Amino acid sequence: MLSALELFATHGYNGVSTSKIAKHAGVSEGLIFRHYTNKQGLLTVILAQAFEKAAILYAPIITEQDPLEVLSKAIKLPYTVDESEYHFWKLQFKLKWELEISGREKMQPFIDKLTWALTELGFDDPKNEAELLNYTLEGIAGGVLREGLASQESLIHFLLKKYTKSDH
Amino acid sequence: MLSALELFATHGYNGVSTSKIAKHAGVSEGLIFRHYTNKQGLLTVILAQAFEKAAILYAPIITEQDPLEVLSKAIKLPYTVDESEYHFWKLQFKLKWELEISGREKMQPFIDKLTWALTELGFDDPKNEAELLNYTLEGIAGGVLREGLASQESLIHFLLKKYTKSDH
DNA sequence: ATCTAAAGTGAGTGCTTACTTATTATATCA
DNA sequence: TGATATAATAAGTAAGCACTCACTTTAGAT
Repeated sequence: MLSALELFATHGYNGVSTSKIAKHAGVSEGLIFRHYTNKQGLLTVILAQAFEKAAILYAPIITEQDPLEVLSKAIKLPYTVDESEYHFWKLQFKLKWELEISGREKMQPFIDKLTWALTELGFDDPKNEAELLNYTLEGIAGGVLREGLASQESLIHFLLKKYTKSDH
Repeated sequence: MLSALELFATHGYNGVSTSKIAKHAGVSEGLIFRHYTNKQGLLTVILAQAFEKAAILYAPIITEQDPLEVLSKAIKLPYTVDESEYHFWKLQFKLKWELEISGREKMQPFIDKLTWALTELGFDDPKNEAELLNYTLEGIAGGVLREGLASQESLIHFLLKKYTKSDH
């Protein structure tokens, strides 16, 4: 299953065959279908696990009561992701475009929390501001996945300063 | 070729077979290979055309001399894209993740122009600010492609106000 | 009218695809 | 130990894949 994740994350869903997954995992191809019914079923299980991991990652932000800390934690999120979990993240970015699976609903609580924090901090239009920040964070996350964390560090710190030291 | 573009943009490169492209275009499959050598060759030609269209779209921004107008035009970019060209844009977003074709170099003049405009306007850290704005604009563009222009209009106007009426 | 080059065809190539099925190995508990 | 259920496999299957090739049609110049 971790084998399948790795291959899906690297080559996309349509770019990987069940036979290659089986070979990479060192099992017979038939076993995949015994366990997951079909190729789509395998992806579904992987995605469920990915969403679970995402929920764990976002939890400290959702429960945070200090609005400034909410923003800070949200922006520093890339630092809290272990490199071993990059495959989960890459897969989600890939599927958003390859199969148009957005997972937007799963993100809603996070965006709502951002909106709350920005409201508390007296931003003019917290709803739009949160939506905007979320796009920016997605862009940075994508950059981290494609070019590594180091490539985005300057940007992360800049964004941090911008949102936690501002008088809007 | 417009047929192939449409199918690639909808289902991704690996999600479409040459036989399906041929059928959709109403020609024989052999003709594709006579014209474009192989499937990859077809994609290359489509991408070249997409980059050409992108260059035309960005030209008025690159040549603009008023920094405020540069930002304004950049943010309003989604309004200048005809809906008939959404396929070209969608394909680029798809390929960025499916085949890891970023097209970043093609964007560099645009980011440089943003940096220039933000410098002129006295922003503190124009380099990071431009990088950030670019991510945000990419996020909005993606939103437009997935959910339509209307879904992002509020955000576009908010961003416009933010960058063209600000005292940083 | 005829020659030529390009455009276009469609059946066929070997290989890969997602998925199935018959069979064997392994573990659990009486 | 032997019955039973489950895990795993190897060898299929038909359909689909990217691509080729021998051939026909079309268009333009002479």
